[in-house]
Amino acid sequence: MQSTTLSKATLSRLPLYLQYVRTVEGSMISATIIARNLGLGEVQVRKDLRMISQAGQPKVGYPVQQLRRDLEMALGIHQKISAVIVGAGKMGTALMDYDGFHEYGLEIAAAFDNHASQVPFRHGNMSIYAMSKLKSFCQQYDVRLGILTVPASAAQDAADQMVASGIAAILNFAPCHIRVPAHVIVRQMNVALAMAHLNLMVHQENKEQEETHYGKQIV
Amino acid sequence: MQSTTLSKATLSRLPLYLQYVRTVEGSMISATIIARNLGLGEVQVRKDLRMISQAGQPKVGYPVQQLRRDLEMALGIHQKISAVIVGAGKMGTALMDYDGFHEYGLEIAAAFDNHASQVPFRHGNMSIYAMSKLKSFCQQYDVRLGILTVPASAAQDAADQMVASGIAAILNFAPCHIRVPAHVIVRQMNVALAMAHLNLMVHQENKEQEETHYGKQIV
DNA sequence: CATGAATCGATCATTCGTTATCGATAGATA
DNA sequence: TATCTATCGATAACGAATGATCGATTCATG
Repeated sequence: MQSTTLSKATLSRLPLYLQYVRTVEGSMISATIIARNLGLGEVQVRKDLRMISQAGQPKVGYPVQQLRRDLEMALGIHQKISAVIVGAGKMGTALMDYDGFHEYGLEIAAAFDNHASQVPFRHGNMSIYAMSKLKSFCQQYDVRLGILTVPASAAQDAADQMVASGIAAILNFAPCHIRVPAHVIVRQMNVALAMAHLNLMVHQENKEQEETHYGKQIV
Repeated sequence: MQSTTLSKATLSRLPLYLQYVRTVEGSMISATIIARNLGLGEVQVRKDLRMISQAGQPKVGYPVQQLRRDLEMALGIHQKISAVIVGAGKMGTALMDYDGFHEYGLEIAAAFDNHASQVPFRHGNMSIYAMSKLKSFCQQYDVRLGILTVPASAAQDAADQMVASGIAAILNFAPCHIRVPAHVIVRQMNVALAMAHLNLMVHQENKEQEETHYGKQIV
């Protein structure tokens, strides 16, 4: 593992690389090809990859397997990461069945909901507990990550309970701002705003002229 | 509306501002307060807001209502935006019920699925059509935005059909890379990778020392 | 009315990120 | 073997984004 800290920009592109590299057939892959497929500059790709892998070779590129391992190592998904889901409504239960988690080393440890009875209920092979159990659960299993999928009206209250339970980072699907203390990170997953952003970009793209053959990917 | 193009960085923060401003009580709000609540620098906030609003006044700040209108105008959500959902599984149907869309001027025009029968089926007040109807629908109603919520194995095929239907931007929930032509924008919504990213940040944050009182928000 | 505090907005400096260029290397080919 | 090409990696130039500083403005207060 490399010791130099990765830049924020590089860090945000690593998931993109990993997601792409996992689809690559064959044993070798070059930065040129990756760049073309992701709509990035090839120098940038090379620089990013250089930060997390020493496996590049002139003329041949990177061994796919090794690059993939290096990316996973850099992203810290070589070991299981545990997270909880708070809010077992439509979105919450949909995420419980999301097929991407296990591929990326992520394990949803449990779900919590205000309307769960005190007795654990199950969804598939996942337990849904009452919110009152959140703190003891997170502390017992040392869970630091949470996905927030309650309605906007309940978001702040739920977030407060997550913070009190020791959650250090929240993926917020509720379409509203939540206030948290400085040591907690919130990543917004406001689908409506993401769409508004895309809509803007579509309008802006029309004024520009692109030369790459494949489409631009955004993290 | 301002004519100068907004920088990419500014653009990505506007949703955050709007989401926050909508929660503000009272008639005036200052950049200082906004910055503190979003974990950003106050100069940066002032600079961003300056780009989209001329309503700032020394000592008092911005009128909340006006700032909100300006943000909505800049984000282009003062008018209805239409989008389609492709994939009416758990995630797709959960998004149909997402409570954030109407607040942000977004209208889900219809949903499409491979397993829908030829006769339209309804979920709530939304129609679910067969994929074969996608192209004619998008062209008839001039829909340019799509949300992709099919399993990873079906993602590329579905994306191809969306592109062929005239979709210009895709919000991709499938945990995989999809290849699109250069004029199409893809925004990844890989929840697992977002969590991995958060996990990394939590580990990195521990090494730093933060001084702001409220937590850092990520778009 | 004079003073002070809070805020805006502009300029400048600095840091961060991207792009261009070039030499080095490994394989392919004549 | 000599040459050619694709690729890597490093350096340097460029551009974008952030942060610091300062004057200007407005309200509050004595």
